[in-house]
Amino acid sequence: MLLEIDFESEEALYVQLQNQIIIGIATSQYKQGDSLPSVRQLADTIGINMHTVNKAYTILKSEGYIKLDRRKGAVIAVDIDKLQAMSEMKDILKIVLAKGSCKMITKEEVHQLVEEIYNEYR
Amino acid sequence: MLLEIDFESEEALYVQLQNQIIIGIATSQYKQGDSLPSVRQLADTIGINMHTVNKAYTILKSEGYIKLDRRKGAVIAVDIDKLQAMSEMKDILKIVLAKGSCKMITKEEVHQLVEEIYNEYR
DNA sequence: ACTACTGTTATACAATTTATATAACATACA
DNA sequence: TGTATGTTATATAAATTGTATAACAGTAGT
Repeated sequence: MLLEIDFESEEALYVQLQNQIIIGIATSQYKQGDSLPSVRQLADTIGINMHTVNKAYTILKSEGYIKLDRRKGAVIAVDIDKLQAMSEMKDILKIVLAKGSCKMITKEEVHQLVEEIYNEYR
Repeated sequence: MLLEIDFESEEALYVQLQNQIIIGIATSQYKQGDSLPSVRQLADTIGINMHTVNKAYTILKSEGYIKLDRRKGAVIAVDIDKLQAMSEMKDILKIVLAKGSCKMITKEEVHQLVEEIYNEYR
C-alpha cells in the first residue's frame, strides 16, 4: 500500500502515518496478519527519519492496531476494545458535531456523511 | 456559562477553551450577539495567561464563531460557510470512522451516537 | 560462525509550539 | 480623565516534533 505524506500539512508526520495506516486497515488494504514495512525501510521510502516511523508504530501498537515482532516486524493485529473505542469516538464527535451544528449542518446531513464514508470501509 | 479547563489534559489550554465555547454555542448557552468575558477577565477567572485566552479568541474569530470589538469585547457571531464546514467535518470523520471500523463499531452504532449527541444541540 | 535484518534504546540537536510574563498602544465610553 | 477593550511586541521556559548517530539484542538464512 502507498503511504503518502504531506510535508506541507500542519499535522505531525507521525500522526499522518498513523492515520493512513488506520484507514488502510479500515479499507481492507491491510488485513489481519499483514506485515508493514520495517521502520528503516518505510523511513527510507518516504524520506523521513527512522524515529518518526518508529513513533507512529509505537503509538499504533499502544492503541491496539498492530503488534511489533523482532522476527516479522510490524504486523497488523487489531485488538478490539469496543467500549473504549466507542467512548473515544463519542468524545471526538461531541466537538465535531458541535462545530457542524453551529455551521447549520443538519443531523440528516451528518448521517449522510457517515453513510458515504462508512460504505467505503468494511 | 462555566468554562472549565483540565490542566491535566494533553489538549492545549487554548484548544480546550475553543471547544468549550463552540459547544456552548451549539447548546444555546451562548446565543448570537452574546458577549464573552474579556480576555483579561476570563484569564483571571480561570487562572491562566491573557495570551492563552487571546489565542483561543483569535482562532475562534478566524474560524467564524465570534467577532472581536474594542467596545463590546468578544461577541458571538457565527459566520455560516456550510460548504467549508462540511468539507472539514468530512476530513475528520474519515479518520474517526476508520478507527471505529477497525474496532468493530457498526455503522448503526455510529448513527446512534450521532443521534444521542446531536439531540443535545440545536 | 557469519551476515543481515528486525525492533529497541540512548543521546544530542534544532525548530516549533505552548504557556507565561511585562509592557505598551489605540480605541471607546462614562 | 480615568477605565476598560482588543492588539501588538518582546522575552522566557517547557514540551513537542523531527532529525541524526550509535549501539544493543533477538531472529533468520547461508
